[in-house]
Amino acid sequence: MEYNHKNIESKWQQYWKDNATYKTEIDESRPKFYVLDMFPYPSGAGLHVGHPLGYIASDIYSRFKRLQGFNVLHPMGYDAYGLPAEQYAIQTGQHPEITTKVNIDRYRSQLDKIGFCYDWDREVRTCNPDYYKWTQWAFIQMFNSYYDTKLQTARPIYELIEHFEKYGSKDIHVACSKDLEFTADEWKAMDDKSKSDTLMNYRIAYLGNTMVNWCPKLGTVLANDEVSEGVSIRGGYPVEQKLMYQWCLRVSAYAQRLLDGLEKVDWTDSLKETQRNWIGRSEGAEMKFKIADSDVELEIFTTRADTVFGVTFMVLAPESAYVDLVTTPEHKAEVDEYIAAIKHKTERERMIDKKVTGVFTGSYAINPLTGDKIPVWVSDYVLAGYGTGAIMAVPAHDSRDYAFARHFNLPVIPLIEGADVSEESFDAKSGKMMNSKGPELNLNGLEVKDAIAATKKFISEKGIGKVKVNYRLRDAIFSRQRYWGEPFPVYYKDGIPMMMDESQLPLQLPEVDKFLPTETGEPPLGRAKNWKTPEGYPIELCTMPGFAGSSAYYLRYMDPKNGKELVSKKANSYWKNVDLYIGGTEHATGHLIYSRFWNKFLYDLGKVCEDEPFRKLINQGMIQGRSNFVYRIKDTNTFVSSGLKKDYDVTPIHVDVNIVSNDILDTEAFRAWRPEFNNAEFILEDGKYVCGWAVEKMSKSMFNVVNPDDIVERYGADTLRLYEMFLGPLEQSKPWDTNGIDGVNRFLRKLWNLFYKGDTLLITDGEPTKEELKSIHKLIKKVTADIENFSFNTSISAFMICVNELTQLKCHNREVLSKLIVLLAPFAPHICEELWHILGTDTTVCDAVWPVHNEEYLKEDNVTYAVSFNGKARYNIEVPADMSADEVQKIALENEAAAKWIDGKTIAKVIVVPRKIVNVVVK
RNA sequence: GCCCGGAUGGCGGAAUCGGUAGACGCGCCGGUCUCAAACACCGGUGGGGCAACCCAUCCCGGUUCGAUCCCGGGUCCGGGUACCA
Repeated sequence: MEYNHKNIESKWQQYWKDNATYKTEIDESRPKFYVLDMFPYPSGAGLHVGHPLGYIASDIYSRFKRLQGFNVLHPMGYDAYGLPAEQYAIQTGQHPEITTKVNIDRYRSQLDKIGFCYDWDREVRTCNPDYYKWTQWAFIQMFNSYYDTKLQTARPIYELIEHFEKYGSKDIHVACSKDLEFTADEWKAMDDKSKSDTLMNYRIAYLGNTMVNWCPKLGTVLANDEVSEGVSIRGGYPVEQKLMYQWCLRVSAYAQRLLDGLEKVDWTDSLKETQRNWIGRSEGAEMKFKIADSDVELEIFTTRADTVFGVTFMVLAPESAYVDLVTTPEHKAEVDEYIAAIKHKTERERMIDKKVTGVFTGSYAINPLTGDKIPVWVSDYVLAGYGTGAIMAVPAHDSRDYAFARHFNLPVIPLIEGADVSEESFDAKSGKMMNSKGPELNLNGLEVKDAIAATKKFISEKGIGKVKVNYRLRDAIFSRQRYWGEPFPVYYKDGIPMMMDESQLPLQLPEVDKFLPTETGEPPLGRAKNWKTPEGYPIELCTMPGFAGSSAYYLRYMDPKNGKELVSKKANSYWKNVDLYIGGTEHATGHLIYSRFWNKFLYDLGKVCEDEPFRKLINQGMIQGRSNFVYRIKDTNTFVSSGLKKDYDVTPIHVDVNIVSNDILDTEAFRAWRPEFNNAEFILEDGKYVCGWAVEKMSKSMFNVVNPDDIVERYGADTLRLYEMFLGPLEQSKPWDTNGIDGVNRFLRKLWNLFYKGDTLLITDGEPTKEELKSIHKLIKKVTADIENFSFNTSISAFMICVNELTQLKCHNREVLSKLIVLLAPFAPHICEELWHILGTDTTVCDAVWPVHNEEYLKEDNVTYAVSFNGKARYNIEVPADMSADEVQKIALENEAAAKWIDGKTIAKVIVVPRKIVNVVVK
C-alpha cells in the first residue's frame, strides 16, 4: 500500500466530523486548557498560505495538550463586520451580509481541508444578532457605570447620582472628561438635559465632544489605532482632526491597570513594551501661570518642573480653550488667521510639514517662581489632546522649544552646568542645575532628579501646582458613520440619549436601500425606514467600530449558545481565561488593548473571574511572498535567463510563481499564461530559463500568492502543516517558498515505509532493541520540550532524524512505532490516525496518551570531554561515561596529542564544568 | 528622532546552559536502478590546501582555558512609534 494522502485525509476528516471527535464540554475531572486563535476577518480573497501559520501552531499545541490529558477548548469564529464588505456593497448594491456569508463559507472549506481540531459547535460570528446582543449589552453596562479612581474599579452610575444629590461634586474621585464643580442644590436644580450632560462627564461609555480622526473619503471617524502616519490603515486615505459629538469609551480610566496587568501576563517583552509606550505613562506636575493684568490662569503639564527658571515663553495649542481667553484685541486678527490656516491642514500635512510656525497672543504670563513676565504664543507643535493643551517652553532643554525660540528670536537660558546651548538644546535629564535661584526656591547645584522633586514639593505646598501623572492613552472613539456594524442600543428622548431595555436586545441592523450616507450627510442608518422605538423616538444612527465585536469573543466561546448571559458563571469559572493566544503583532495597540479593557470592565462588574484575558500570547510572524521575475529585453518579446541578463537592457516582469519550480520557468506554461506572451522567445542558460526572485508582500498584483488548497491537493494537509512549521521559527517573518516541500513529503513517505513494503505489513511484536529505545526516547524528550517552547521547526527535524534512524535499524516494532505515531499526531493528524488504526487499536490517536521519556535509555556509553591546556590547545577525548575525573585527567596527560603541548614539564589540573566537559589547565 | 528585534554556507535555518559551528531540509555534484528520463535509494557538499593543517557565525575591541552565545563601540536590515512637553 502506498501513502495516499487524498484517501487518508478525506476519510479521517469525515470520521472526526461524524464522531464529533473535537466536541468539547465542561469536565470538572480534567484540567482545562484554552487555546485561541485571533479569529479572522473573512476577506473576499480567501486564505493564502500565510494565514494558517498561526492556526497550525495552535492546533499542534491543542492536540498536544489534549494528549497530555487536558480538556482543551479550541474554538474558531469570524470577525465578520468590516469595511471591505461594506465598500463592496456600496459598489455593487449586494448586501454585506451576503458577501460575508459567501466569504465565511469559503474560509470554512479552506480551513476544513487543513484538518484543524476546532469545536465548530462553538463558532461565533460577530454579525449574528445572538452574538452582538452581548456587545450591545456590554455597552449598556458601560453607559451605566463610572470609574472610581480611589477604589480603582467601575461602579454603578446610580451611586454617583446619590452622591451628587447629597454632596454635589464635592469629594468625588471619579475618572472624568473635565473637572466640574457643583453643589447638591445646583445638581437638584438641573433639568433632565443638564443632568444627562453632566453625567456624560463620568460615564464609562459617554457622548462627548472630542477631537476625532475624521476620514472624509471613508465618511467615518476612526480610532487612533486605525490611523497611521496621518492616513487610514484601511485604504490609506487622508485623515483630519475634527471636533465631533461622538460615543466614546473611557479606556483612559483603566490606563494604570492596563499598565500594571502587563506584569502578570506571559507575553513577549517587545509586545509589552509596545503597549507600555502606547499607554505612555509620564509622571510630572501641573502648574498654574497667572496672566498679567487678567484673572486667567494657564495650567500647564511638565515632566521637567526643575526647568521652570528657564521658561522664556508659553505656548498654547491652536485648539486650546485658553486661546480666546488670552488673545488681546490687537492680536485677534492675526491669531484667528493662524488658527484658520492650521485647521485647513490635514493631520498628514501637519506631520510632513514640520516648519516652525506660531503667533503671539499679545498676553504675558507671570512665572510663579521668578515673577518674570513671559510672552504667550500659539503654535501647532503643542497638541490639544495631551496634558492641558498648554506648555511652559524651556528652549535650553527641549529641542522643540529650542527650534521655536530660535525661529522667533526668543531668549534661551541654560540651566544645567556645562550644557552648550549655542547650537542645540540639551535634553538629557542629568547634570547640575544653575541659574535657578528665585526669591523662595534655590535649585542651584542640585542634580536634575533632585531638582524635579524639590520643585514638585515647593509648588504643591505653595498651591502653584500639583503632582500629576499623565497618560498618552486616549479614550476610544466608539461611533462609526457606517452601515456594517453593531447598532447602538440607544434612542433619543427629547434629545436626551437613553439606553434600551435589555429585554429589547438584540437591536437588529435595519434594512437600507443604499449603503451610502443620506443626502443630508447622516450615516447610512439614516436611510432606514422606521428607525424608531415603538414610542416613536429616533434611534442612534451610528454603528459600533470593528473592535467592539472582537473585544469579548473569547468569553462567548465558553458558552456560545447562552441566551441569558454573555457567559454563565459555571462556564466562566471552569474555562477562566485564555491560556494560549496566537495571532499577529498588528493588534498590539488595538484589539489587545481594547479587549483587556473590556475584560477588566466585566471583571469589575463581577461577570468574569479573571482580570487579564490572555495569559500567554505568541505572535506568529508574517509569511511574505517570494516573487519570481522574468527579464524582457527592451522593445522585444524575448526573455533572457537571469544569469545572462547583465548583457542586455532588460525590464523585470513579475511572473506567476505557480508556473515556476525551483526558479526554473515552465516556458510553455508562460506562453499560455498571457496572450501577449504567446510568441515569447527565450534565451536560456544550460537549456533552462532561470527566474530572478525577491521577497515581497504576498499579493495578487505580485503574482506570488500560493493557495493552501493547491498544496493540500498535491501534497496533502499533513505535508502542508509540517512544511509551514518547518519553514522556520514561528515568531519570525519569513518568505513562503514552495521549493523544499518535497523534503517533508518524503519524510511522511519514509514514515509510511516503516509500516509497509508494497502491500506487506512489516509490523513486528516483541521487545524493542536498545538502539530503537534510545532513538525513540531521544525523540520523546526533544519533541516534548520543543512543543512547550513552540520550537516546532526543530521538532520536525528531530522526527526526520528518528525516522531515518529507525529505517537504518529496520525497526518495525509495534511499541516503538506507536509511540512515534502519538508524538507526530499533533503535527500530522491524518496520517497518524491511519497508521494508529493500522497498528490495530479501536480508539483514535486523539485519545492516546502522550509518552514520557525514560532517561535510562538515553545514557551514553561514552562521554566526550573537551580538554584544554593553558588555553593553547583543545581536543576531545571519548571515555566511558562512568570514568572519574582523575582518570580522565590521567588519560588526558597520557594522550599523545596532549603531550606535545605540555612539554613534559607542567602538571595539568582538571576542572569539571557543566555538560560533562573536562578542562585540563596547566598549573 | 525614540523604543524593540535581527545579521550564521548557494537558500530556509540548527547549535535551548559559554564547550567539536553549519543539525534537519532544499539545491547542487557523483553513483545504483533504467533503453532513457522521472521516482526511489546510496555517497559527497562552508572556503583554501596534495596533505598535515589553516581560515570562517556583519565589523572593531574586551572578558574567558574556550565566545554564534557575555560586555563595550560601530555598520547594515526589519518592526513599532512619533511634535506626548
